[in-house]
Amino acid sequence: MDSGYLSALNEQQREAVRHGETAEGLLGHALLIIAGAGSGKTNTLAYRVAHLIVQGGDPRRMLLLTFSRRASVEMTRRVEHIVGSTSGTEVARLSWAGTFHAIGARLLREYAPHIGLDPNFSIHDREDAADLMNLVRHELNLSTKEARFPRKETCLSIYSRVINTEAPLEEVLEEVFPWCRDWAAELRELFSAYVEAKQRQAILDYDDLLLYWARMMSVPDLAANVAARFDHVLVDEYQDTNHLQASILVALKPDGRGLTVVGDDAQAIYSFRAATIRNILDFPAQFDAPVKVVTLDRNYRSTQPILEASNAVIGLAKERFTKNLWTDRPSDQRPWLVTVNDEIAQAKYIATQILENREAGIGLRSQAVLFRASHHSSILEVELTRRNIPYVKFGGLKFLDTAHVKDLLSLLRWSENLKDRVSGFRILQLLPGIGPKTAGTILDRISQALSPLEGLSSFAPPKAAKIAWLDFIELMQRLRGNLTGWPSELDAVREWYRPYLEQRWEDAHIRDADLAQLLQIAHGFPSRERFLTEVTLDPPDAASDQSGPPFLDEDYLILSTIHSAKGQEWRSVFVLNTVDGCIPSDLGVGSEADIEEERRLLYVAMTRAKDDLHLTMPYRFHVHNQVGSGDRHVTATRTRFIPSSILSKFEQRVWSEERAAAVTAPTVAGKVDLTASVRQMWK
DNA sequence: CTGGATCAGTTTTTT
DNA sequence: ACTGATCCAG
Repeated sequence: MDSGYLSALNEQQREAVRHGETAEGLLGHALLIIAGAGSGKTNTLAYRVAHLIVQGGDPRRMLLLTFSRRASVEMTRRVEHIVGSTSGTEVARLSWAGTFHAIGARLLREYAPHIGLDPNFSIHDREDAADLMNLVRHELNLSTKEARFPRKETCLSIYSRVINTEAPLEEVLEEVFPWCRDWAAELRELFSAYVEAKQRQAILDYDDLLLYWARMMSVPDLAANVAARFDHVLVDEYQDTNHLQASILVALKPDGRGLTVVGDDAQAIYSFRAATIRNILDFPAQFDAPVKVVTLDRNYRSTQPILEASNAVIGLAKERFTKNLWTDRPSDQRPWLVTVNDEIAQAKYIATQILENREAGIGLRSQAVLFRASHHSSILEVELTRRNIPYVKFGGLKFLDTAHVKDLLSLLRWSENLKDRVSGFRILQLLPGIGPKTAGTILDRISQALSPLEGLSSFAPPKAAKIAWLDFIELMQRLRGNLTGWPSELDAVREWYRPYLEQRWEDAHIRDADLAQLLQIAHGFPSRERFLTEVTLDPPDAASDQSGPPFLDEDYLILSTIHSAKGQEWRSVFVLNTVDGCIPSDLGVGSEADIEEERRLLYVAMTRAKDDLHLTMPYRFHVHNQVGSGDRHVTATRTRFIPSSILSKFEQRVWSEERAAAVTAPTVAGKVDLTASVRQMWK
């Protein structure tokens, strides 16, 4: 057999790729790859999959679980490239690559008839789920208690954590939501009603996609059936999986044969989503047979000084697999640690540096600005706009969370599943003269009617709704009966919605452009159901995903939350607000574990940089929430994750605008915050 | 009952 | 500043 193409890999990578190839049928014992930042993890995993295929494995029988859709697309692309350039022969495609949630949705639709689910179930995103939680809460009269009951998002978070950690409610309350511990009994009642509501309405939320999958795997016949479909199961970003996901894996591969997991405990940053670092730390002890552990510690990404500083930061962590990343990329430039006066100066510093970099031949797309929380970039965004520096922002506010986009999706979803009360509730209340009460009455009729559509269309609307009602019913009949067909029906939907859009918002045309973009994305899917499923499980980032818009061909800077920057790299990286209160976030300093996670977050941010790294620290922060345009400030200090003991790893610098020449800043006594009003121009 | 208006409380990261 | 809850006039 020709394995010459593996010479592109280093020794450890090759060991990981070839693990098990001597065993019969290529199935080795469970494999754990501890892959440090920038150690060629994605490539190694892609090569492993490709190698399995080249050795005769069937790609249709390989399950590749990734953290995001973006990662799965990238992985699939690389595997096909490697296989194509190696074997030359035509090979079947990898058909089971995706996130845990997406794969779960697909399996559940397929097995629905065997497990008591409606195969046409709708999937609720976080916000829809919270809305349903709210409806149920009102029905139980939990909203009118004397003492304040937890808000709907909090209720959902608690519920979600119980599901994903597989821990008892009381324990979750005690450890994560101590201020809600007195509500245990009511919450239990609420969750019970929430589950029943979801089942009546044929709805699954994100957690259900994992929960029902896991439950299915605990029924021997079904488990055997599902497990027999996959020879190999490979999991990326294993440090960010939760307990429920781990139990699905064990059910798929009980003895570990054919199972590969890859991850880096130093980069675990999703514990708020119930991910647990214990999954990766305890993986070797999970199986009777010995688990093969391969460590990739050679970093191909960053220069030596960047790596040294990053190692110093993570070196202060309390617990981790010890590994020392090394590189042979020397440089005499240590990472910059820059003190600036305030956030405005920070924005100016970064914009200036970015333009200088561009002059020096580093394109905008090779540069990124990273931050802890989405809103940290707002002042910078104003400055970038002012200087005509194009950028694309990842993370934070989603396209799908805007009201008009949700309206349209709700309409499509409701026409797909009339039992879905959250969607119906939202749509019905758009009609003039129909408020919560009437909407509720209509939804009740629908759920009791023999034919749901008949129940809807035979309703006698209140006077004020009369004209709008006829149009609406006609549209619903068209959608339900597939009279127009996908995707042409989208035009009818958009036309129907336009008057509501124009009536409700001044900036209707801007929002209409959003809808046009949404519908363009929708056109790419084969059916309404597939579109709704995919868009819920993998929401498009602001304008990033679609290749359509021409401006994406141009050069643009990347702004991203640190979470969304996972797995990526840039030649030049700027990290905003490396001060206590931002990293660590002052909301995330509850427990020692929280602080450790914030430390890893800084580590992840720093290790994204290849050549050039700047950490900026504004000294003063403008205080928001003050009356008028006040001038109150708080002062901030360097993040606790860079104590003086490791300061020598950085190049310190104080930067001020005056030194940045050219600009002659006018001296005015007062101070006004114009950023909000500038932002408002584009809302 | 609806829909506008006023008031109070809250603010990370995401499949 | 933004959302959600509550109040009140038609």
